[in-house]
Amino acid sequence: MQTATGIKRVRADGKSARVTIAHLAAETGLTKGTVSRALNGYPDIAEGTRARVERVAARLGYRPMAQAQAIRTGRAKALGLVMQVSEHDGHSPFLTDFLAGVTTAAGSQGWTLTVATAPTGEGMRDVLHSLVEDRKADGFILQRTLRQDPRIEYLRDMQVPFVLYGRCEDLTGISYYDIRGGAAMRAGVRRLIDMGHRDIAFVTSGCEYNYTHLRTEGFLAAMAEAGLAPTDVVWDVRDHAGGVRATRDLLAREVPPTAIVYVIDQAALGGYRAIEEAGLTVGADVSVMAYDGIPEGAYASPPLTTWKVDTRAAGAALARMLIERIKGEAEPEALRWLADATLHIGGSDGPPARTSAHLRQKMNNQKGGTT
Amino acid sequence: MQTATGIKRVRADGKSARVTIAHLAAETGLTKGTVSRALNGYPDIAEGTRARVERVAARLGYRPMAQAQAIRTGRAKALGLVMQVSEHDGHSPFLTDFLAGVTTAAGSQGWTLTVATAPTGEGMRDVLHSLVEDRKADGFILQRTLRQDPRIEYLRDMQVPFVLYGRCEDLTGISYYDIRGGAAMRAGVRRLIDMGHRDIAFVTSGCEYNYTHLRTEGFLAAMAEAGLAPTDVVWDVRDHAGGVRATRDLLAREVPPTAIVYVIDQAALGGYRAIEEAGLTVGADVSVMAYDGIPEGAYASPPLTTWKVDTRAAGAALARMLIERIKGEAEPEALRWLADATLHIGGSDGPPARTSAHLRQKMNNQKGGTT
DNA sequence: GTGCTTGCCGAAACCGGTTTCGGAAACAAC
DNA sequence: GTTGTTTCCGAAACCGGTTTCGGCAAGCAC
Repeated sequence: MQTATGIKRVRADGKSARVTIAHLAAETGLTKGTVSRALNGYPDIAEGTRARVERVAARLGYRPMAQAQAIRTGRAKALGLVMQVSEHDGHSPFLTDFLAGVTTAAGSQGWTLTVATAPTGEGMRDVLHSLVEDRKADGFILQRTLRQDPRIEYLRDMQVPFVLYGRCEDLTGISYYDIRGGAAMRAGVRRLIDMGHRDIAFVTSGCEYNYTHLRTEGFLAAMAEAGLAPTDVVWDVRDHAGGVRATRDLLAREVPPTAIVYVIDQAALGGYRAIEEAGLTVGADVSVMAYDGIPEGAYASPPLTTWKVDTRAAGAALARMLIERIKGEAEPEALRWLADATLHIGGSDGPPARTSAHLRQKMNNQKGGTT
Repeated sequence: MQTATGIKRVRADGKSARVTIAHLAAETGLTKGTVSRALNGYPDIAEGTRARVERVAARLGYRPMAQAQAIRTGRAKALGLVMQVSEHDGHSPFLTDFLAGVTTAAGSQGWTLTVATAPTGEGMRDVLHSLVEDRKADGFILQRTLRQDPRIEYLRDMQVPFVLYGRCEDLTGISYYDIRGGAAMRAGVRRLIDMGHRDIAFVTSGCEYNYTHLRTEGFLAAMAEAGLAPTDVVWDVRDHAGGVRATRDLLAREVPPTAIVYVIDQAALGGYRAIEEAGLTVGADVSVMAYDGIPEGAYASPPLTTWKVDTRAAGAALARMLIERIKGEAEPEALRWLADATLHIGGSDGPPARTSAHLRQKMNNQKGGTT
């Protein structure tokens, strides 16, 4: 094995063999065990020896084979991401960013990401279970968390570490990273009120998602602070088409809103359509504000005023948090992080051009005119 | 170890221990080695013995630990997916579907998916390299392939198995799954010609992507077959904003097109805007057809006529192909597959309401009218 | 000088599998 | 009955690491 020029790096079959811990042992004159302990920071290794081992390891380009470590330590150095595939969820415009954040943060510490998809319900248990059983993942990142999420219950039972992108109802023993969606909505509504709006409607998303409730609370808080009665909350608007319908309904009311805040951008863009259909102008007659920061929003006319989230940073933070949790270095409650969304001002909101009553009148006139 | 009720499954610390091959050996009265060979189909195991081992394995719920297998076999039973993260690529609406296809197909054979992201250029080499070195992936799926893709060169050099979603210029020794985008465009243009269109423009996407060229060839073929001169091909339109600009330019020409075919949906939706700005009606004055099938297209008004791709099926097929390649069961050239896109007819195309000349006239009149 | 720690490392077992090798038993051929 | 062949399985090495255990030598107190 040992040659004059050092360690053999190329096998007889021509394939380049990896540098193993045995090579390091031969090169340093120590045993495998000692090298291993030196690299893993055991206290019973002399400081000089450790330094020497590390130098040699660096020179030879040694990289421990994660699989081999796993069979003894039980840790695969892999994070798991299990995505729910439900029917009404064709849009995950940020998945790429999110994955980029997770994988680069994990990769910089030598960890990788294992992705799986699971149907809702029983199938999901199986997927999580087999990933844990096969040690393909040491812990999980859960995104798009529900208020009561079956994944959470299951992982809790199995005592498998996990972190949440978003929050859920019962937060005991849970680590999470989330965006202050409630604060964003509150500040946004406040902004509209300061502009002069009084009749502000709110259009939510799926009730099963936790973020829906947080953002709604933010809206209600801002209205309450201003002493306004939040009359119009439309629930469960999940997509573009839903946004069209909800907005049509709102505009058909006796007292139409002069501003509409949407929990998701898609719904807001649907709102554009309904507003234009009614012969009104987005941003002047009816102000629109939303949340997410999808690219389509910037292309819309007028560009959508919306709260943007740094999805990539979220992914990176979650990866780091999960690794900490897996290592057991921190209590779950110590690993919680809240970040702020940032408002990107387009042209879709502004001071109301006319009062709600005048809006009603304008729509009635137009209806008469075109008929 | 052996108890009256069978094998101990729970360790003293309360953690449920996995069933190892040693358990199987004890239960069957054979040795570890024999059990291993029985499960892996070695020819020197009696048929009866193999059947018995398999029954016991099934009863005990034995699942070999992939990591342990990997250190001897050198195979981690993991597929790799390395995504390029470039700046101008915020849209991967199908990533979820694609991942769902890959992971479910891989999972059904006991394989998992390791995802990594890499910047373009040198960083990508490093990511691929370390994934291979660390045996975190036995092979790779490359999506969004370029005509000349550095990833391909590198993996070829490293002799690492890989499959392509899409094709590239030099196909020797390459396995791929692709959609017949050229055929789709050709049939689509043919449809427009049959409807009566003669002035048809074509708006492409990024030149570095191979699909751009294939679809353009389809367009040119259809035009040539009909004996029409394809005057208007606009290159390198990558997104919504680009679609707006390109379409404005096309409509400003002396002989404006009565139909525009876009290589990607996003650009087509940008085209909607430009067409409406010009005072024209999508589907009547100017027909629009595109390719991808993004959800926003169905919500547009009129709904976009576009070629839809079954991304999930593509992912599943690629996973199966890659596993075959890794196992070395088939020659690369034998693993190639082409699927068809399906046309989803919205209301954005139809017989031309007026000729190109009349279109010009109408636009000129309107410009005069509003000025 | 003796006895007791302490620091540091080697030896060897171990993790959960795979693979090679050799040999016993069964079978066939002569 | 002896001599090959097969058939089928046990024994043990092996993969690349980690972890336990024990012991040697130096350092310290007495």
